[in-house]
Amino acid sequence: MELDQLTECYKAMADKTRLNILALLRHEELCVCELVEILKMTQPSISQHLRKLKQAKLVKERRNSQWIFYSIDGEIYPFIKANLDALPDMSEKIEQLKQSGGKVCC
Amino acid sequence: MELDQLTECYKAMADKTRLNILALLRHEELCVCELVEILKMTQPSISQHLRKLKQAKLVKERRNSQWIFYSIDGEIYPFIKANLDALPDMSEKIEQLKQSGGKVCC
DNA sequence: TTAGTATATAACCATATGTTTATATAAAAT
DNA sequence: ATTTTATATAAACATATGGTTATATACTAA
Repeated sequence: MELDQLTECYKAMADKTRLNILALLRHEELCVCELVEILKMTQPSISQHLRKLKQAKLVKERRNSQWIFYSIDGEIYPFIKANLDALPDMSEKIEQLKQSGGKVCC
Repeated sequence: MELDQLTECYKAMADKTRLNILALLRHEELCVCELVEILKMTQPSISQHLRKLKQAKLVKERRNSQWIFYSIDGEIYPFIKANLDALPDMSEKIEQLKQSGGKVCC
């Protein structure tokens, strides 16, 4: 692949918050406010991280009325599956979100 | 894997020069002065990039008298092979180095 | 020991990055 | 239409990063 594209990919992954987001989206698509709640970060901060991931084509978005749901993309990277598989399991966080009533939606 | 370890890995890969170094080392181990010549960058700059790669355990070093040869490591990362395979082929650069008489060594 | 070569480290500086606060946009509900 | 909710963008600031120049270290050769 092109080095520039690869650099953009790894830059997008070179941040703990963004790896957390990818790890969460591996389980299921989530909207911004859900990520805000799980990660305990401000909404603008999460939005900017999502923008970077989207620009690197690691996630894609889908609008559903007020909400924008983000999900894993990365199909342009032949290695993406191997990298996602190395991310820690976040099912507990997703569980907590559902139990705290927050799921679908905010 | 641990998110902190993964973050360090992707930070180390999030730079075009360092991806170039990895792409070159995929072909064969190289010493600092060879990388300097191929990449047309200053020696301190290359050394600092190598340090980052080494700290992330993506490369290892082997001393041979005055020279320190760097080579690919990355064995702690289950996805490393897939990622290295996506790097562009650099055999032409290696060829040029050998023809310019520079190989083994400096 | 001294001089030379290969590499590492430190100090400095310019640019990039991530966070926060404030504001804008877009859709929904009233 | 106006208000509310969800998300995006902008401005400002502190910290991180990468490059350069200068210097230190490690090994070799004489």
